Amino acid sequence: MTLDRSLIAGLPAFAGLDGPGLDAALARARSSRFPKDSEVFSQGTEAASFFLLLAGHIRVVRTSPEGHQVIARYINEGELFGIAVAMGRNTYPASAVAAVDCVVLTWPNAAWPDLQASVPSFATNAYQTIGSRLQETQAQVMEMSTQQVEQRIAHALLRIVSQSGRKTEQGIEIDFPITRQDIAEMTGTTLHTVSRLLSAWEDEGLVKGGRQRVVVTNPHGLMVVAENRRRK
Amino acid sequence: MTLDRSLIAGLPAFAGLDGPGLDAALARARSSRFPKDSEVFSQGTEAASFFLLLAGHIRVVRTSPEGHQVIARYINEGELFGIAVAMGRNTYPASAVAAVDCVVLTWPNAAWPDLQASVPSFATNAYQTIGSRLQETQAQVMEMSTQQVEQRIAHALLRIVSQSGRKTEQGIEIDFPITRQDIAEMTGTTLHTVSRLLSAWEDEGLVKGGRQRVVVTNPHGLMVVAENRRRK
DNA sequence: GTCGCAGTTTGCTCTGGCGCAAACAGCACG
DNA sequence: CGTGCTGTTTGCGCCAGAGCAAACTGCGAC
Repeated sequence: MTLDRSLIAGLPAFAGLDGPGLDAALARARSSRFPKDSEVFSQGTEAASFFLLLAGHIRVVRTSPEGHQVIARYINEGELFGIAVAMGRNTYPASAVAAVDCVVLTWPNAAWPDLQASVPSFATNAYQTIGSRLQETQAQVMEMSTQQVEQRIAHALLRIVSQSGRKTEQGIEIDFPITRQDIAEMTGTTLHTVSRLLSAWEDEGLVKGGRQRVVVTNPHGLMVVAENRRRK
Repeated sequence: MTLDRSLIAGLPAFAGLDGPGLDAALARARSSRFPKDSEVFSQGTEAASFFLLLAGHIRVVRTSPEGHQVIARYINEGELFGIAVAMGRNTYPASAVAAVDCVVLTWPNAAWPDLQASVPSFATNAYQTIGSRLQETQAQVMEMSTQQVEQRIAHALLRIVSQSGRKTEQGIEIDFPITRQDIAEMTGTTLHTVSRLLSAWEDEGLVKGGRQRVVVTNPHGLMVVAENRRRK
């Protein structure tokens, strides 16, 4: 199956590439569909490919030996993921699960050196991606060390909404299904605490909840909550 | 001042490089000494250089807008650090402080592309370094989400000791000065809690404390503590 | 030597948020 | 159109660990 160059034109990873260049990059890629809740790759398995998300949302999950799950991040459309090869790793450090039906481009690792050599923006984008994820993860450690659960959850919601928000007449809605449990696993808390806080915020008119749905109705108000720290 | 190639021969970053190659890599580097507690670079400032630690130990610290400090990691001899350039960043996301008197090689960022091109192992090593730091940081997030303070501190001590331990007749000693406060800032707790736990462990014969000193006298026993989780 | 400081220890109190439990409510399925 | 499942809400009790306070101690400076 031949992929159309328009799929990846305009993505930062392929910035500055002309038509033939795009085709060359796509030549070794394979496009596939992942239904909701299916795994794109699994933690600990051998990393044979790297990926780019064309459509949908993907949840990156780490599971501890004891079975605890932590959501490391959500991948948005246009982002590279599973790029273990760029970090010199040969297994995936986490699992990737489709949060909704997804369309994914897959390259074999063998294509990495060629792409890196022939598409300068590609390698740059990949290393920037890794760099900003390191950055974000370290910021998360700081949050967890210094902030109350309330602030952390507010920050997490604002982050998701800013990356994957969809405007509605009610406010900005997270445009993929997300459970209270998911939010708990992103912030290192429990679904009980998340539920309680969302309920309280709903009473205050900051957010509106639903089954696997969160709408931020008052982003500014939520930011106030996020910044209003108690500890000195 | 001309640097001797023996300084960097044998480091993973320069693996497989011959004599003249080593000299070329060193040509653009500058060696300097940083006294204990001096800053090699400062969070938020423009990243103009990258570094390699030749001797000593360096503490990488992030400070939040509210003044909270978190120790992201310690750099050991032979490691690259401050490689913002490799991540496409133009400011340093953290500060680097000499934990003891240090000797550091400094390259201007401009040397990065050349080194990357001429020393294949160098770029590989750098990206692997970043990859494993991302990995470690994510592991830290997991720890903070799922483990008790006791386990986290035990893990942190074991990690430091395995990376920067020095064998003594008493056990394995952390070979740079580290305060209870430092340990607290690595694990997201308070110096009070760290002090209490270390005292308890000292009574059990697992560790031996001192002013800015920690000796692990029974690593295996400490590992048992580290693994012995309470939460399910 | 002794003075002062930075680092450490320890006691006490208080509370955020976790664990447990139970009831409830959408949604998919037959 | 029930029936079951999965996700959500809420109440209650408890405790790990933070905050506060005060005393202690090794070490370096003078």
